[in-house]
Amino acid sequence: MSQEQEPVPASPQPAGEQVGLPVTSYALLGLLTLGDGLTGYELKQRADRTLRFYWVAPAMSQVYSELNRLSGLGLVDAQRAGSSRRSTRYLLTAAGRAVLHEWMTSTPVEFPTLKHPVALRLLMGHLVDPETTTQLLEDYLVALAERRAELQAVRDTLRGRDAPGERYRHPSLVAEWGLGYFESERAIVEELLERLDER
Amino acid sequence: MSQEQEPVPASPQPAGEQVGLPVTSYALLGLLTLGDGLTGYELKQRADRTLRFYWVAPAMSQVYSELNRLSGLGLVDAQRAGSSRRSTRYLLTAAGRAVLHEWMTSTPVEFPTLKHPVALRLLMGHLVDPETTTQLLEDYLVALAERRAELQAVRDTLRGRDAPGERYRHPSLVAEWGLGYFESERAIVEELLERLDER
DNA sequence: ACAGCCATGTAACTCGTTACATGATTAC
DNA sequence: GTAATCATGTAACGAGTTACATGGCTGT
Repeated sequence: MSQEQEPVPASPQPAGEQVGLPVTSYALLGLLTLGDGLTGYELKQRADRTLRFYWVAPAMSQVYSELNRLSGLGLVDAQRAGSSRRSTRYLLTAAGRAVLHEWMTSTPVEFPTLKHPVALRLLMGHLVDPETTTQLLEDYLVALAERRAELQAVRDTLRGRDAPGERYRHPSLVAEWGLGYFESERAIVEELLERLDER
Repeated sequence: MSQEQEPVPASPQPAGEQVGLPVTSYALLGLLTLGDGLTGYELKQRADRTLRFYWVAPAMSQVYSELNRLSGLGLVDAQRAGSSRRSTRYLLTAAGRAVLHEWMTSTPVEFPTLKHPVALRLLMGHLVDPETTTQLLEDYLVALAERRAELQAVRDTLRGRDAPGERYRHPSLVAEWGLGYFESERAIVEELLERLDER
């Protein structure tokens, strides 16, 4: 694997800074700081459990190609166990830690991006009958409750390890942020349903 | 322009249904139902004003290529004014309206996707000092207030044309959804800031 | 022995972006 | 006349997806 045939337009990466990775790369590096020595497969599972609620759930194939890139840049260390191809564990290197810290402290933060198909369809509510729109929002409430339960389960597994200073403090705060968001969506949609009724 | 060299793997599009366009195409079609006969340029402006808050702000080049595709599919009609290349106005065709209606009523709705760089960074709060995290959230509050003001301005221009049954009823409801979302974010982040303080 | 999960990857493709190029019209 | 805005596109690329291929390990 790892065909390093990339042209590499210049810059022999003097100190491993100022690269400008896609944010998902930093997200994976971040997951490694919370549980180092994971396989690509495990990393994907963690991403599915937590990252997906406020970032993305990358495809397996993307996790692996991302890890290859990070490994090529020396930001993670691929520990290949045994002789066969089986089970590669990835460890954050000092350089990886430095790049992540640099990113956290010195790069501007983007504003969140929302892709909200439900809101998009509500926008075009004039094209369909009121029942369709009502159904749309009610279905959304159901999906919302499901997601909320999933996130609540994640949050619950963090209990006891989320006091200030403990390992899962921040993940726990983020999970609560997510729960607050779901709750807010529920409230807003219910109010919208009421307002669509009064006519 | 319009090099129709696409292989078209089969299916001579018997009745113009079951195509499966990217959602952004439907979003543009939807904008055309709210203001027909717009140019690509104007469409982009409308998208920047409204769509960006809960979907995307497509690049100009994407608007044009999307319009070319829709035009090729017969879903919009390109009315080229004058002789020169100047000013092409796009009108929704009956087929376009049908496809949009079909999409609204018969395709499953995706769950919203959030890309939240602020939450992502908070997740890794253990890597930086508390002041950095606090600053992160305070900067976010500022950005949030700006966006909120922008959306409020949009919502205000809809006043008087947003009663039940009127043209901008649904856009107005969506704008209020967005305002509610911003308000919820503000409240959650302020609470997070308090909790980060108590230590 | 077989199913199901663990584990890793390649190939092809699509959406969407940035950078670039061009020119017409309007306002000062 | 010249700057800003209106208007339309092309080219190159990058992130991320789906489909596909492969094989080892574990439990029954």
